Amino acid sequence: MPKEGECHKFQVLIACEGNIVRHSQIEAAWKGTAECRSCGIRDLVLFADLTEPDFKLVHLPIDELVFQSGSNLYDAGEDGWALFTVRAGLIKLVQYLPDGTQRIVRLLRRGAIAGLEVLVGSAYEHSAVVLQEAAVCRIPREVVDRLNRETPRLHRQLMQRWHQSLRQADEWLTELSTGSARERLARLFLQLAGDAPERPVRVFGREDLGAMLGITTETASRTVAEFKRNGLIAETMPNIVTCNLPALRKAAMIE
Amino acid sequence: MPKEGECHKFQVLIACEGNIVRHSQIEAAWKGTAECRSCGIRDLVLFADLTEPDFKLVHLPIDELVFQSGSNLYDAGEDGWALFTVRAGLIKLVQYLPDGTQRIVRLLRRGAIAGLEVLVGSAYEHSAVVLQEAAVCRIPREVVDRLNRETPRLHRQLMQRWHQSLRQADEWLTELSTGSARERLARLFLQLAGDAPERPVRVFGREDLGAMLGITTETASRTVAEFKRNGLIAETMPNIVTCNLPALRKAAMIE
DNA sequence: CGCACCCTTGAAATTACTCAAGTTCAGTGG
DNA sequence: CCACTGAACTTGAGTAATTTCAAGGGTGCG
Repeated sequence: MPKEGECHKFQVLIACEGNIVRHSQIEAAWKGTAECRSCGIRDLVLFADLTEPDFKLVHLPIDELVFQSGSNLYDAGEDGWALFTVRAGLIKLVQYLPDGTQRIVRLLRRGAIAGLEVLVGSAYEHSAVVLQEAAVCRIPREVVDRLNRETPRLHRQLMQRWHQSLRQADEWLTELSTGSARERLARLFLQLAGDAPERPVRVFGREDLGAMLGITTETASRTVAEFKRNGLIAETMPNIVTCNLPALRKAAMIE
Repeated sequence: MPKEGECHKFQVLIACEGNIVRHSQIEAAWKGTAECRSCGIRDLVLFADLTEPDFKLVHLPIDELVFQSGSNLYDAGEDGWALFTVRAGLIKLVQYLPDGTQRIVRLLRRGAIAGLEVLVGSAYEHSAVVLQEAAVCRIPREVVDRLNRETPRLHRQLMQRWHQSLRQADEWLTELSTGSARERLARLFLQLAGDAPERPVRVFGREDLGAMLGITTETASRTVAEFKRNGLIAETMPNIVTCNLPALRKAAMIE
């Protein structure tokens, strides 16, 4: 039995264009076996609607893990035996083109699920990379399969997760991959700010911005700089900004 | 009881930027009430795994309809009480930005489902427009809900539909919205050609091409013309082409 | 201190967009 | 039968946006 805080280290090789291009050491700290019944964010997660007897069907341990920023939960193509509920932090789902260019197809926050596709196929379809230190629960595929077979109370939640993912995918296509770089970036900030103008927003690395918006790192950098100059965003701390929603809406060509 | 071939006509108003911008007459020909048990493409559709007793739970009629090219199955924002299985033809799912620009987010072919989102929310999230005359089965939401509640044999198929949609969405983001117009168009042709180099491919209208690839009509036109000139595609009949897969792969930056 | 990494900026080259004609073609009506 | 029309497609030329390539900061860390 692993002890609290123990580190699982393993190596990952990412092949690209036939060569090994990255070589990273990944660390996930084990935080214990999750007690889903008493989960602090129970109402947000996949198991929200389960009842006491349903939990008896969970016959494999659900581990709670903490992944540090920069590490991967899994890589595209890897055989998937588990899915992950995000409890805290921020995770990007990355897809690679054969020529090595990468595109970020989704962002996962608290309550979202990474690796849903293992319920249908066997391999992960993206690489899940941690942007901000993330706490996750690792749920073996077998557990979800069994619950799904034996209780109807998981269906609704599962469908909602699929739906949320699909909605975000469509939204990214129409809002973050259409129009000029300026419009796209403005729309991204509006998404990040939500409807709270005061809430500070963390700006991603320029390379990640580019991979989300389908533009180059340089264009991302230039456009962010222009936004600061013209007051569409105000940098309070390094890479922490507050959004000027009306100005951003104008730049996004909304209204 | 409606008669075979009867037309249901109704008007649709699409509001955009506060004004009515389109005004279309939609026609759907009724082809009868579907007999799912003996469906010709049973193995492809949502009900593939249902057993004889399961069908007893279908208490509302499932109508088979034919929509002609250019008509809509439904519009974004409309209240959705049914989803549609595509039996034949081709349908595009379109999403509009507030400024009126449109983006095609998905293509639906035989076996795919339009309007899955009504199982989770109440409104359609896209407009479903027919590109090539389409035969569809209209399944009331209530039927799917009930089957989903009372038999486990629908779950797998439903999950697969969600998964397929999500896969296509991600694929479009990485392949059709990344890189130059030339690369995007080449990748689209490769998708359309599948692995059959000989199969003739119908080229969409230039405006639709633009809306799929996130480029303008003119750029789409120019790039198609260039592909013809340089032999990446060969036009056998108007807007019917055969693909030169190796050349396209080179243009797509694959290999 | 110096290296690594990321971000920024500049200038030239490329790509795509815009605006403005033409073209083709099918459908319509004289 | 043949102009006429509208819609979709094509093409050109100028302009704007983005990429590319290259170099120059800044910061943290060994």
